[in-house]
Amino acid sequence: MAEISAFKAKPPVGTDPLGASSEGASLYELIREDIIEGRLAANERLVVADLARQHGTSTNPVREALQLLRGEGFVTFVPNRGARVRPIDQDFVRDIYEIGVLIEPALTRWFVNMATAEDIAELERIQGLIEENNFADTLLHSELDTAFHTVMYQRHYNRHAAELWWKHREVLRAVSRRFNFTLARRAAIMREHRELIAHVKAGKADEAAELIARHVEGSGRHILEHMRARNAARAG
Amino acid sequence: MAEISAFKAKPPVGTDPLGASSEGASLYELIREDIIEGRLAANERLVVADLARQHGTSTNPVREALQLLRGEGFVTFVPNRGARVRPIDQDFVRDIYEIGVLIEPALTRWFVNMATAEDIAELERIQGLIEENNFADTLLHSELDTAFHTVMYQRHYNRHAAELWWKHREVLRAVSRRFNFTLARRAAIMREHRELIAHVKAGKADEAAELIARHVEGSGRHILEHMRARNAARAG
DNA sequence: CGCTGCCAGATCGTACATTGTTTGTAGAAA
DNA sequence: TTTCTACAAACAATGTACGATCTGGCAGCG
Repeated sequence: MAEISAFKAKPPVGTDPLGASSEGASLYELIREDIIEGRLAANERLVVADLARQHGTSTNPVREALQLLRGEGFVTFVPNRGARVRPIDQDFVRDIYEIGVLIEPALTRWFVNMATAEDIAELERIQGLIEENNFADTLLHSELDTAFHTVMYQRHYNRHAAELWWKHREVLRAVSRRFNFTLARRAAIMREHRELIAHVKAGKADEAAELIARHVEGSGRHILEHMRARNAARAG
Repeated sequence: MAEISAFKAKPPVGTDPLGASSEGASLYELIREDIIEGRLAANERLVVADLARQHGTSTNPVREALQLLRGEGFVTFVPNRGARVRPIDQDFVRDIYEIGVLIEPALTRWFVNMATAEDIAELERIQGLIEENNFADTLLHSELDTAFHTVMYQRHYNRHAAELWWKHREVLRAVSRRFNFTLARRAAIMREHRELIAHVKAGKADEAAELIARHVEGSGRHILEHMRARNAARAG
């Protein structure tokens, strides 16, 4: 298990720590988690004084954290009327997974051409753990799956693209945390991962890129379907 | 000339005004311009007290503006040591134009399938102004060129992608403001714009997308070459 | 020559004043 | 009685001021 905890999802190296304000979990991170995890509802007002009291600080750190989150697109501001949680709705999810479909194939193509034996071994090791877990622990699967893709993207020269991928990934991961994988999706994930490794081994960059495009597309559609189902259930 | 001023480059509709803090030009915008335009050098320290005095406010608004810029990636932070200007170097430019090469074709493909007669007329009108200007006023060309592409992207359903394009565009525009277009590049721009309009008229989405990929690639390379030349001149 | 402690400068956090918005209420008109 | 308006009071965002804490450099000392 100590083995597995090594896969606690973490950003690719070089992605800015962004400089936490003070101690371990910065105010920024706490609020951000609350938004992504859904503990703060969509469009909910973010009252500075309340957040300050809640986190045991004064207002200034909260204000700065909110501005930071605004810059990253997680909250919206209206002058003199404060901040609100940006809704992470179906449109939002569709937007970012579509961008993933465009970007990830390029990252993958580069990886295939640069992959070392160690990289491939690492991919196979993670894939082994994924198959061992076999979706029993969905949270663990999410971490492992993220790790799998991180191996491919973490050394890409385009840090901007890698960061973009990571930010989008975090959102999608949080949204899908509460969903279960359908059987069809489970099968597709396993098949595509194995096929991807084969392509990497064979140095087939174009095939791998094309596969990743389908992989991301499938993942995005899967999440959207779950969101639609949930919303329908709520409305019903 | 009043005609032309209508092309003052502005973001696609729906792109967040982000909520200015108070009056016309917010502190955020001012500092941001200073960074993009190069008036603040790469890696330069951004001392809160200095900026506050400089802009005639107190420190708090400056701190918030800097956090916002941090979120957008224009400044970097180190805890207890303040903010610095993120260098807009060759790597940075390469990163964002490469992302453009991946994203813009998709936006273009959608546009071709959705373009109305008015859209095409607007494209031709702008292209007419571009040819009329014929790079005499490079700043005007930049505005017109941006307007040309904005017509295509402004109504795309993927607001996230459109915003991303716009942010990148602003950076590239600022970087290239001081450069002159080579003759080869001028010819390519004219040719590609005309060809693009033809594709749009003919409804050839794939051809248009492929063309835009080349167009963005060419633009990026052109800017990079200028940056290299400038840096070489400096070093020499 | 290197180490230690002090000091200047800047960041970070707290408290408070100001300004703008929202809400609730009282009164007048329908 | 109901509804619309005017006004006031609560509320919250924005701006100012200041003290606490951290960093880095420099002088003095070993």
